[in-house]
Amino acid sequence: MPLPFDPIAEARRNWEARGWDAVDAMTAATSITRAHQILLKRIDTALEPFGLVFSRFEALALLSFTRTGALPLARIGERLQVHPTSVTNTIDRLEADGLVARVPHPTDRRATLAEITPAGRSVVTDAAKALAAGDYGLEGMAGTHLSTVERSLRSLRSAAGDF
Amino acid sequence: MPLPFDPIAEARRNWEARGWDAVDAMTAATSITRAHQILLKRIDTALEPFGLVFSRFEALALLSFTRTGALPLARIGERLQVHPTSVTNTIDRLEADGLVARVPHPTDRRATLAEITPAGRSVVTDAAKALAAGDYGLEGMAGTHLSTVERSLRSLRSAAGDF
DNA sequence: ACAGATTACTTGGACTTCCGACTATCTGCC
DNA sequence: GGCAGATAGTCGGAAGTCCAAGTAATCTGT
Repeated sequence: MPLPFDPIAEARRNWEARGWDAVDAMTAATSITRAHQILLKRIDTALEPFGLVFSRFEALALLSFTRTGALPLARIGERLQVHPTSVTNTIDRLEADGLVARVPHPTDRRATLAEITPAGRSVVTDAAKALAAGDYGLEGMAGTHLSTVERSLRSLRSAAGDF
Repeated sequence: MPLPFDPIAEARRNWEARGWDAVDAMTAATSITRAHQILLKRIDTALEPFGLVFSRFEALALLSFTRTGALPLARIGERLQVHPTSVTNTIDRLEADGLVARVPHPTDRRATLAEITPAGRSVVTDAAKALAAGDYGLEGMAGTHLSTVERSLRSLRSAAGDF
């Protein structure tokens, strides 16, 4: 099943042989893409017993951290960096499973709050334990590399205007 | 538009305050997820004038590197680490645009080769230049960080059985 | 006070990816 | 030979993400 060589290192050799530019960036971009793919599959597998996927878990965790357990959908989108449509979809699924409830905003009639339910709090706690047990999909990565990756990617996120 | 704080650093604080485990892994996993999202959007934007997305560009580039310009679909899936169904879809689109052609395998009647056309070679060369001009979506990331990220993620890919 | 711009959310459609299932073909072993 | 099991590719379906557009409500400037 595993290849007898690193496909990204092989791609790099081909890129260099062709004289294409930005080889370091290509290699890094491809690595991030593949790492994300590995991560997402592992995380979703770990969350599957809870009927969650990563995006739904993130939303649930975010709500569990708030003082009141509720947040306008737009605020959720900002914090999780996803499109408003995706928030609607995410909350739809969580609501159907009884993990959050839609509540009208007390003062702004345009807005809708998503409020975590007791069942939601219970599930998110258990799911967080399951994820931690598998190191959030990063099993097999040396501990020192974790903070290195985070630090290196922070400049990218900052430059992209995240914060 | 940008948040007044780093949402991932904020998530880390919340995680720690709750006493949840594997905070470093959570932070790294979230960073990789977000970095991938930024990257993919930038790359697809750069490729849009060519009618490509990243997965189709990767397939085209891979074919352009081979001796004969052709490869069985299964081989493409292995190298690009994607599901056979995705390869079918990718090649469908490239074929519809005249950038590759499906050719029967000379000795194995089960297999189909995807062969890059002259138009495909022309497009992939121009597209590679466009991607390089934007550092493959990694503009804004310090140069020294590129190789650091690649190195750190290699252990993850290796442990995941990629090679 | 009120028209125009902005913001919040939802709906419908396009796209990509994966999984399961299916057909066709090849390979290994008795 | 010939049959069991592996391999190659495709199809249908489910899921997720985004964009464009639409409705409703709020904010802003004169």
